[in-house]
Amino acid sequence: MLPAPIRQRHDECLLMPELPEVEIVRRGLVPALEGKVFDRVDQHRPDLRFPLPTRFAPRLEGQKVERLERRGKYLLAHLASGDVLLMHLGMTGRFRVRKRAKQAGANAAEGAKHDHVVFHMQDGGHITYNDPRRFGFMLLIDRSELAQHPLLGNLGVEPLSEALTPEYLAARARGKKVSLKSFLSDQRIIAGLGNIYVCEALYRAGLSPTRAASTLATATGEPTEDATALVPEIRAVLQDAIRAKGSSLRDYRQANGERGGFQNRFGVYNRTGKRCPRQGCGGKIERIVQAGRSTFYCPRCQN
DNA sequence: ACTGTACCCTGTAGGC
DNA sequence: TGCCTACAGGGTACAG
Repeated sequence: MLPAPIRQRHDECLLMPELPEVEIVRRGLVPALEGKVFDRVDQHRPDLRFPLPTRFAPRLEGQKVERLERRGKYLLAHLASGDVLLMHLGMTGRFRVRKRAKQAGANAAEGAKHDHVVFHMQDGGHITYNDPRRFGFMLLIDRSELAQHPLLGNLGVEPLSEALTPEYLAARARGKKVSLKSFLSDQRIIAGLGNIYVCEALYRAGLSPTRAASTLATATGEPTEDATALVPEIRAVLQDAIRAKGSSLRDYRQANGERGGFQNRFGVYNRTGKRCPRQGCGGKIERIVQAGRSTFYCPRCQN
């Protein structure tokens, strides 16, 4: 393996899955993809979570990427052909960007385990998709079918857009007995929130993850004070995380400026047994399981 | 319509 | 050192 400083000069390591992380990945990929043309696409296995599309490489090669956008936790590369390359990182999907070709064998990362797809661009840039658990996937969809596609058609509002309002939340939550945690994690309601940011938004808003979603609405479907308080906290936690370049829970790489920093600012996530950071609260963070996933919260100040 | 559970797959951390 | 279990940011398919 080459010394880290040499490797880092040509490598950018970009991480992972909820909305802020996907947005950071998108921003990192834009310079390497937008306006660039696929030269060669290497596919190292037939499937990720789903089978890769038939004629995957041929449908990409020679095509220009007009635009790379994000919708919820999805990345969408719009190609000149009218195809859209839809990508999801699952739990462990990562992209590595290299600005120019390197000599064969010159880098220990070459042919690294779980490198499943490599995009070679005509300008010499390389983008490698690595995903140990293979919960991520890539699909090719015709632009005209995007809106009706089952993976995209049912997605809820973008939380950073004006579509997320207390009124919207109340309307969707009215009469629902599901826990507030499960409700906010549902991609059909809000697109892009995951386990970390749901926990953190509820903590900031002082709302218990175990209460019913219906408590966001009055009997007539108007937003309650809680719904009104929750919306800006959802936005704030996502924006704070994006500013911090996302959350990295593991040290896959050396610190090189591309690792997220928001994990250092969690109020509750992964902090079981620790003190609630809220001034004057004095509670202890607890971990419970909801819908098969960990929820972290402060039972003292989240009601 | 709503739960809750199992499952997809690999890696890691911690107990013994 | 190893072996075992629990757990991990995602989503879906069931059964009840």
